[in-house]
Amino acid sequence: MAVSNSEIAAVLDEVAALLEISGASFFRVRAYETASRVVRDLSRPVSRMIKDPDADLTELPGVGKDLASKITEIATTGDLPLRRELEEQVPTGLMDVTKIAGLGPRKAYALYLALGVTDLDSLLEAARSGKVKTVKGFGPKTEANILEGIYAVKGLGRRLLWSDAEPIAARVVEHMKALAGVERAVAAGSFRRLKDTVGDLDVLVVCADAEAAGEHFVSLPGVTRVIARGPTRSSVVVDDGVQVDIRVVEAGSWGSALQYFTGSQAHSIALRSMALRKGLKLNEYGVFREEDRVAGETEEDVYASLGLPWIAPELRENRGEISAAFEGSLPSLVELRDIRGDLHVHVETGEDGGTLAEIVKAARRKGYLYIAVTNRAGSEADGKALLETWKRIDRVNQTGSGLHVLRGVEVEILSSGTLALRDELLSHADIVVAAIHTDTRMNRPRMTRRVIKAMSHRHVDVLAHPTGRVLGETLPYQVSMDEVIAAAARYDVALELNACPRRLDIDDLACHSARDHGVKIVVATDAHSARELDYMRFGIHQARRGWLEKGDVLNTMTYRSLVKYLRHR
DNA sequence: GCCGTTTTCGGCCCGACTGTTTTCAGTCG
Repeated sequence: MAVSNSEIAAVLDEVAALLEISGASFFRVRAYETASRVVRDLSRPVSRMIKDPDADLTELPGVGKDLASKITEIATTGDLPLRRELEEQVPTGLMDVTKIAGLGPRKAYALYLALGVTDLDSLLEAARSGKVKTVKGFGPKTEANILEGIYAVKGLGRRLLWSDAEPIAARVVEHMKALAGVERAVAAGSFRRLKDTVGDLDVLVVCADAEAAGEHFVSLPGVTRVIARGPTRSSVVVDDGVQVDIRVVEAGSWGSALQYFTGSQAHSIALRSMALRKGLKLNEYGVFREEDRVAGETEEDVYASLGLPWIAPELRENRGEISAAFEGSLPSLVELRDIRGDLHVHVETGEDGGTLAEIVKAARRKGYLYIAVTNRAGSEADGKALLETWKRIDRVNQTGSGLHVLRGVEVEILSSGTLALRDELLSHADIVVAAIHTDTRMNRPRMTRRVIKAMSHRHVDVLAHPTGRVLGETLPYQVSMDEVIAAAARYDVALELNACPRRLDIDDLACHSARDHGVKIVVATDAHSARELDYMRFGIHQARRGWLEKGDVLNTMTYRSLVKYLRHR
């Protein structure tokens, strides 16, 4: 059986959580967490590495002899004896208990020992009956927080789409800037790193009067609960259940505070370790040699003091960006203005669907050189409508509007991996985008074979939304992206990065891996209306997180180059 | 549990806030 990297990482995470609850050394716990992250971020499957005599797991950062053998065991058997032992000692339901804000592993374990709390339900019972506040180290406030927080965990636990977080962030920033004395205000954290989903919002503010800024912050309209209110740091929950944290600093610490508050945590830890090795100390107030602050006013200063160029927030995940920065090999990331067209657009698809004329007008307004109209074809029966659409496209092109409309199709990949349209028809398309919308619950080997068979078809140019995920709704298909990327390189098929904010499919890691394999990416909106052409910027966010440069993205090409590429591939 | 142009042992990022404490552990980011 082939155990995927994310499955291995999940076992390591569970071991880390159970170890932490049982009181293991913080550093031992962190070793498991680090290993989990390293395995999850790996572009090669561990299950294949362990069969390769040239590959050595101990060469991975944070993986020593012991963890290498444990990872090998998980990759082989799917589980670990240590995890099973811990499961006997520690009720796994306590992992849910630690998700309650303010309840960590130590307190959860204390409640288990004192009251026999094993999960959220038994905790709720204990809190309701007033037993929690009788335990040493607990009081009435903690008990009240548990009663309040437990429903949040049961109902919530979900992350916001980046595109949904954006208006909330804008609201908070605007509110803070309205206060006299606030010099700067910006949303940092995973929002600034442009992650596809955002857990909570972190806002950094420069204000001489920190007290006034904190007071003003908790007066933000829509605040339903104040979690913490300190002189430099406060946290609230706003109407939609989103936690917003604010941190107030002085202007001289802006850069170091912005670095610290942007994260990621793994990136920050790596930077701080690096500082220590150079005899420096990095915290949110600056970079210090002994007592002297040697940097801190700007992020550029902070990185420069460590001998590094500034690193774009999108890259700050400790996935190799620090060594790339050190070597001067950071990617020159693709930008929205590099995009020359959209290669996945639908027209006249029901009541809300945009007309061809509307879409063309909107695309021209964006300054695009081309778009591809790729209406769906799920069976041979759709061939007739497709030909009609193509005829209308021909007429638009004859008007010579300056925008080239490509005659495309989004053709269904049937269960067997064959395409829903016959070759003769496909051969007349300017661009063929293949995708799966039906029979999505296959096992991994079958689904992978199905996709790769479709990619081997000589007319297929692009594989659209390759994993089918819809954030917060639909899990990705069981498909080996590693094999799909290898096939894309072999058959010279581009992979789509679907820019719809609910999809953003493929993800950042797959983008990075595709780039490493020389596979071209198409960033496309899958727009069904003129307005949805604006999704492009979300796709660019993800592309940047995936280290993509302009040259990695197919639709940065001029029209002439694109046509040449499509004809000769 | 990992790791080493000071180290194979003794470190491991660092500070703010809360609640429960009579001086600090636990939690969080």
